[in-house]
Amino acid sequence: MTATIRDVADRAGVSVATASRVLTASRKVSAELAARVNEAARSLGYRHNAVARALRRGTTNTVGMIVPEIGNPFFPAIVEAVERHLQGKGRDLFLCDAQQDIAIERHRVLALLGRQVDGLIIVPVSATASRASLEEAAQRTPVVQVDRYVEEYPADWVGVDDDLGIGLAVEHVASLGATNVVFVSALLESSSARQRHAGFERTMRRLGLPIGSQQLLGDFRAEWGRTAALQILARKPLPHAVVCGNDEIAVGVLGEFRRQQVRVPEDILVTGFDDIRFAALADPPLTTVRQPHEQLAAECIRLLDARMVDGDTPVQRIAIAPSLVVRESTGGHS
Amino acid sequence: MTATIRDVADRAGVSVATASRVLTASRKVSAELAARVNEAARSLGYRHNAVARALRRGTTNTVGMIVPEIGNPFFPAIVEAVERHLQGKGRDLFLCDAQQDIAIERHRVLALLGRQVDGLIIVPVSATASRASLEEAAQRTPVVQVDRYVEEYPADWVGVDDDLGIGLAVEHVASLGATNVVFVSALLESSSARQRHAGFERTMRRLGLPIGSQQLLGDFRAEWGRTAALQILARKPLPHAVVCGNDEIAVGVLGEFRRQQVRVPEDILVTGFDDIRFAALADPPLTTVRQPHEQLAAECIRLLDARMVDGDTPVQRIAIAPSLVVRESTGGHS
DNA sequence: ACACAAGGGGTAAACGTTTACCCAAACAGC
DNA sequence: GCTGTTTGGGTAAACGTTTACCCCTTGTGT
Repeated sequence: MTATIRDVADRAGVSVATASRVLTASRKVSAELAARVNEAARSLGYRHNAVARALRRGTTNTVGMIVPEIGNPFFPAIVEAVERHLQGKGRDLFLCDAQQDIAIERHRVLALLGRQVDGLIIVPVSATASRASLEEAAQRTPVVQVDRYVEEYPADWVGVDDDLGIGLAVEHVASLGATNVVFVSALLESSSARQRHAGFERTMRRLGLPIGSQQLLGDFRAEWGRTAALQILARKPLPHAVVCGNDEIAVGVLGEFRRQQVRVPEDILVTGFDDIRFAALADPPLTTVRQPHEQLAAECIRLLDARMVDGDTPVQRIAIAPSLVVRESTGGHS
Repeated sequence: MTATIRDVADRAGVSVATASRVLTASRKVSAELAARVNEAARSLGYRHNAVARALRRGTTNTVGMIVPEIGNPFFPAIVEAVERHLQGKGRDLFLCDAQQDIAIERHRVLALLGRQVDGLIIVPVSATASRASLEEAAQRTPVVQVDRYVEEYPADWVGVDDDLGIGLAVEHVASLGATNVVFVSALLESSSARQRHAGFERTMRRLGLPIGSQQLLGDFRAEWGRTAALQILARKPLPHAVVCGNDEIAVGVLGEFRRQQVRVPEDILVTGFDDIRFAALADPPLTTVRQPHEQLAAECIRLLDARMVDGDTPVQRIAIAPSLVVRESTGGHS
């Protein structure tokens, strides 16, 4: 089929060693031979076989990344930032989607590991059930977790301080006079869900606000936001504010409120989390907690590089403080 | 580091051939030996090296996919559908982002080809400039294009009939009385942009409507929608309708109109294209042209499989007719 | 003239699998 | 008891690279 290095060597009338040396510039070769080899390679349309190279070298100049669900717009944003940071070093990124399923996640981990990626960036599906996959990955290649992490297993992580972030949102609505606040988020499966939930309770308690049965937990999707909004409307009185676990949920909540003629922010305040591209374009524009993609990606690559250089470097968990972006959904002006 | 099949064979006291046969179930092996081998593999934590296997077998059970920009929510939706359709056959999908850059796209193509993917699904960045990459890919592995295609190069494609789709949108607003219609879309780089643009002009002409300088072309992002909206407002009179090249643009247009106190649909009609998740949640909910993800993905995999079975099967271009989803941005009720 | 280093070429072994080929034993049919 | 087939094992070659090692030539300093 496609030409091998042996074909190139034959046509150039040199040994495969020389051909290889020319093509990878791994050693000095006389100008004349180099020209012959390059010409041969060009005329044959030679492309090196990365598989063979990987087998021999044991390294691939590729990093793998696994996200829980590519359809959640927060993840593509992170992926783009990571890509940009990988760009400089000429490394490739192979991305996989775990479809929110730990069995698929495991499959993807094994697929990437088997393909000898030089490192793995993972946003684990579950704070507990993803442990086996993570553990296996970590003992075979450098791994760093982003955004979400696996509990009780020491592996590098970089993310935003979810607890603090939700705190900012709660404090914000409280400062606007809200005392009856409901929290709409996802079931406590992922670390993000857990941390944000914990942050909500802690802050409410700190501010002396009642918690009661004010928590609706489903998943991180807009559809759940709609459902939750209906549940909120079903039981009177209307709370003062809805703090959402992420922007998708918040957008769903806003959509349903609009449909039900509930005015935001006049009748009720709404906040999100992540600051996805769409948050600023929602109606009303969404007050949210911004995740600094670029910084996250930068730290992530830094950690990965550090661990690639020295696998025994101490485990780090880097929590970056997020910031609140006030928009009209809590009365801010845009 | 990690155990090889030789380690397993040694520990089980068999030859590597037998070990391989047990582990891949490629030939009958006595129950007793099989048990010994499996136990050895288990206790050593053996994982087959996919790189070595790929080199030997020349096949990887993996398909690669390249999208122009993972941040555009239409692509993740397609990716998810493709994943679902790949699921059954246990094949892995490695996804790459071309960052709207044909140089990066080329790099990704080569990376995937070099890794011996069994097939490639690509949404080419450019209708013309992606040709070299596509051509190279096509002569090395089965390739199918989705959504966008490269012009003047025969390769399988499956997508929606963009031309027809825009026609539906234009006819719809025309049926509501619009005669002054402006088209906001992307520069004519990708086939989608070209087809949709052509569809707009053709339909306008067919309906006897004036085209004039009613076309604003930028890129497929919301930010451009905002800018375009401002340009539209700058020159009076306000047109009757804005037909957008995709939903992201439309959402940007809606956002800016809202900010500028222009009422949709009362003052002006707006339509999008794609029916991304967010379209139904925009304010007002967006009338748009729906792309049938599942069908696209199903056809895509079907084409890929066909070509994997027989590389000489005739090239097919499958255009699926999209449908119009009427929502409030053109006065529909939700 | 001689020792010695440097430059530039080739040979062949590795990387970890899978599999074509070979062979011994067991077994069936007569 | 003999032949032919099936079953289940091993040996070693391949997949396409890279690179350790070796060797010959040439240049250089004395």
